[in-house]
Amino acid sequence: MSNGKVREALDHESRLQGEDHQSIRLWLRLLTCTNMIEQRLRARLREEFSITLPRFDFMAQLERSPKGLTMGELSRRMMVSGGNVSGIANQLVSEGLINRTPVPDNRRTFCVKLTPKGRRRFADMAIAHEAWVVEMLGDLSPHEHHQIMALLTRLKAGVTDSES
Amino acid sequence: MSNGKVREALDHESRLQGEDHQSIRLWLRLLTCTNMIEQRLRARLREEFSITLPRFDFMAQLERSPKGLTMGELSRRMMVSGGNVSGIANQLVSEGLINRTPVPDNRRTFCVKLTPKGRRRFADMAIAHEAWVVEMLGDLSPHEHHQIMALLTRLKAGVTDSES
DNA sequence: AGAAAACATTTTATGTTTAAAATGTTCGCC
DNA sequence: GGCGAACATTTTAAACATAAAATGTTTTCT
Repeated sequence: MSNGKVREALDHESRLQGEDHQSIRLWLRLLTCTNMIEQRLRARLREEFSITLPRFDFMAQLERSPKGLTMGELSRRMMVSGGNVSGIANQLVSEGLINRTPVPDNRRTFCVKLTPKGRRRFADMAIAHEAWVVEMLGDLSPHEHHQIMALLTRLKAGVTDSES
Repeated sequence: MSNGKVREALDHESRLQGEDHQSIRLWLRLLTCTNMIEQRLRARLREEFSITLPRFDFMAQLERSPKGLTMGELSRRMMVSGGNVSGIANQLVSEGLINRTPVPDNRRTFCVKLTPKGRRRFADMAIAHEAWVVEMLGDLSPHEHHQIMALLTRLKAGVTDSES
């Protein structure tokens, strides 16, 4: 191997450590934080309520929109594929936690809502869920909360813009 | 329903909006940002290199540890289950990108390494991957990068501490 | 009105991920 | 030396996720 080759390798390294590598590091840190929280929430939901995180998220979306949502809207908000929400919805219907009612003036879509039973069930879980999140994130001061939210807003905007 | 009950509900609401709800909002924002980036990377890796994100991550871990890693260590670093790395490893072995060599003094473990072919393949992908991440996160100034890294470090520490 | 495009959802096939059980290995302790 | 706990990995079964095709509905254009 020539010295030229070695030099090239070193330059590559230093460029990485300079500026670009920062982005990778930030991305990996973001991923680690999210995974840590997600896995802990997943485990607790399973232990305490025998429910999976996707099902909980599905119900949470409905709780936030008491008028109901269409399958497509749920797919967009949960950022998963349409086939996926379809399967999760089937399970929640069979458990009696949600219902699908036809929309009068558009027979392509369904309006999905929590049943009273689903609302009660979700209320219990939401309290515990919120406590877990607060426990994990509560170390940060209100100021830090505000700061990181603002930065994540910037980050999100940048990612959205980079869409070709 | 009594007025007491209504008051209770309202107090619950206002408490939520005060302090605790901030944590939920932060968590959801974190999740959204991570999902956006993750899905875009996943799609691009599939389009350009016909590889899945988990397989890429697996190879990235090995690239960073040229001496090789055990399955358990990979599982911990990737924050996925043991059965998962087992399946991914099988696929990468069958493609000739990694190899599993027995460790002389501990027959329970394997030492997993990239093959020369795997190293070459990964090098190509890593360059593109890094460019995509820089493209998505490059909007943030170096100062913002530094700030958000510091805050995520704090956040991560808080999550780790909240472990009972 | 009728054909074609766009839409909303479900179905299908394939692959990923997890938790838990099963298998085989090492270590500590008597 | 041998028994049992702890360990590292693989296997298994169920849930989750995606892309692509299929189904049925609405809109648009002529």
